[in-house]
Amino acid sequence: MPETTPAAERTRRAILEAGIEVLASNPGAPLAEVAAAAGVSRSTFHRYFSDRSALKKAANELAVEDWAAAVQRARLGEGTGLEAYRRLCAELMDHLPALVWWMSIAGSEDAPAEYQDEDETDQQIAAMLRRGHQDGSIDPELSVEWISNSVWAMLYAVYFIPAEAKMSRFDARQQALRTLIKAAAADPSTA
Amino acid sequence: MPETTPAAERTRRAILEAGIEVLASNPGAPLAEVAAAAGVSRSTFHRYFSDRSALKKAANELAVEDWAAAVQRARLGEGTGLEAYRRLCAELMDHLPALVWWMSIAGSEDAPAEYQDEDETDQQIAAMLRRGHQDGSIDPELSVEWISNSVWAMLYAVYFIPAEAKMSRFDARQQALRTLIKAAAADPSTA
DNA sequence: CACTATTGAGACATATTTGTCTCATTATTG
DNA sequence: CAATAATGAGACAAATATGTCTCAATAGTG
Repeated sequence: MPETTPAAERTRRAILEAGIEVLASNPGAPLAEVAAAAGVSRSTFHRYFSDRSALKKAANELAVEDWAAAVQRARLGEGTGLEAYRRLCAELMDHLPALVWWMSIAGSEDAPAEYQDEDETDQQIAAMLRRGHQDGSIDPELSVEWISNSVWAMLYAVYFIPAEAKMSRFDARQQALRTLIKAAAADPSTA
Repeated sequence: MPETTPAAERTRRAILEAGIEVLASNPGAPLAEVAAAAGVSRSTFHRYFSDRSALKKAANELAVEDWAAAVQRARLGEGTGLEAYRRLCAELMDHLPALVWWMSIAGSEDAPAEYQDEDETDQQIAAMLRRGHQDGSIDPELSVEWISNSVWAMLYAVYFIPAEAKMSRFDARQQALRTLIKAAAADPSTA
């Protein structure tokens, strides 16, 4: 049984998504701007999120959920390292906004301190990449750290494709995926 | 003959660089934060830049200069498309702060409107990539738009390597370069 | 239609940021 | 050392952002 009506839930969601979008590119943006982006009055905004920190907290929770779910679905243990890597990249591309948000606050003081979960997930990914090094599917010249890092960069690139580029989201996703696989593969002709 | 003393020039430079660094990740940051990052009082800050827009303007000018200079030095016309592309990437890696700043304001209202220069430079790069498509050195599956875009993403990735990654700037630069070339190459084994 | 939930407009006090000044102190240089 | 340049501390008013309210209007539902 939901504690809130569907309408309220939709509104909350809209504000949250607008918040992620706006604050990801400008963390200090006035809350009025977030409200406007959500198509809602400042009053309504504060009804759902008492203040800035409440909004950030909710955004973090969403990001953590999306992140964990994507990694889960990628089934990192199956197949070669490269195959698992490909699945992971594909899954991550389906949660761009929350992950770009997550990324944008990564180093800052807004980043949630607790998350031991995150560490654990990072470990799984690192293990998957190392497996790829060992089974010969992933380029030994590229470090585990760098490959992880470049995945985030590509997510960012897809999310912020400049308007001038005139690429569809679909094309961008496609080519980003190809770029990531090809770059990471020991034998790039398989990409 | 300089209009200002060397000391003043150094201070101006320090503030400008601090501004680029701070505002690139938080465009709305209080100017006091920029001043602090530059190791300067708020008074001094305003002595050099009357207001926020003056700082942004100067940052834009620096970015345009760095950008144009880097492209210039890459000698886009020489060699195969891929060779020129490699030179370009290497040059760009040497101007990370200004270019990341440039990137961070790309779509926003802060972006300078005029720059026909930018268009021209973009044309040169596009031409270089097309040449790479024709001479068979660059992967025909990846569009000119996407390759350009992914270069920016890698610059971003190198600039914001998370502290946890424990990679030196040098290693990051190295691996980013390898990643870019490998991804773009028609025959990635040459990377 | 009546009833309730959700919303927007706007007033409001408070807090933060901004840009301008003045004045005393600290480099820098000839 | 003396003269000039550069800075920091802090006061100040104006502008902007924040969070809390109240009240009237507007969905949405039975």
